[in-house]
Amino acid sequence: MTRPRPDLTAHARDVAPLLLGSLLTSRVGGIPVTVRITEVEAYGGVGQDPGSHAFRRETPRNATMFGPPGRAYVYFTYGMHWCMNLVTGPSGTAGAVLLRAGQVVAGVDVARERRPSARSDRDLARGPARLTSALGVTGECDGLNLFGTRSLLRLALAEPVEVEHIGVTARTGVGGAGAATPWRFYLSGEPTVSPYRPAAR
DNA sequence: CGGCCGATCCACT
DNA sequence: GTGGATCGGCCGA
Repeated sequence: MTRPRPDLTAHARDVAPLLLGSLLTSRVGGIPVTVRITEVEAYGGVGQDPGSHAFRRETPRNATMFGPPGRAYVYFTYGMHWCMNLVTGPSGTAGAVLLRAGQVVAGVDVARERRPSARSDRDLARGPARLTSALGVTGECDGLNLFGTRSLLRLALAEPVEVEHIGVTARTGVGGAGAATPWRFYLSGEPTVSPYRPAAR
């Protein structure tokens, strides 16, 4: 009996926990680097989720969130960092799951070169911008199909994790009304999960 | 480990 | 003009 493939047209909140334990492989730069996803956050659509880039309306930056599910939504923030999401929900609606942290399980040497400031291997992809850095993901990866056989970025879904091993909190750095939704999911006890920071005011 | 702070630039107001 | 879905260095405990 095979595992049912998650319905990527579902709401990001429902897809997000199913991504825990999945394997994301980047061939950017030629040498594959694979990360086992240990922490994610879900973001919703127009008028629904004040914490989401898509809350107000579609714009050039967030346009990928409104496209078909299964693609990468990559955005630039804080003047220097890239962050990567999996787009969810039907085309025309906005939804995405931010990949916040993971464990580098292949290509560790390449990841170390890209992340010279990492004090230990556990820090290589411990944080959303660290994860993209370790994988070599930049804005050029925005819109890539994560389930295409020839894609530079590929996501291989794992067996669903037992619910008792999944931690749930509010989202990191999301305050105001957006803090009401506990849409951060992580693998309990995993050392590669990033430290939780409540929203600043 | 926890707190503070500067970096650096782009999207949106 | 404002403020980020962040990070790393430095400090003190």
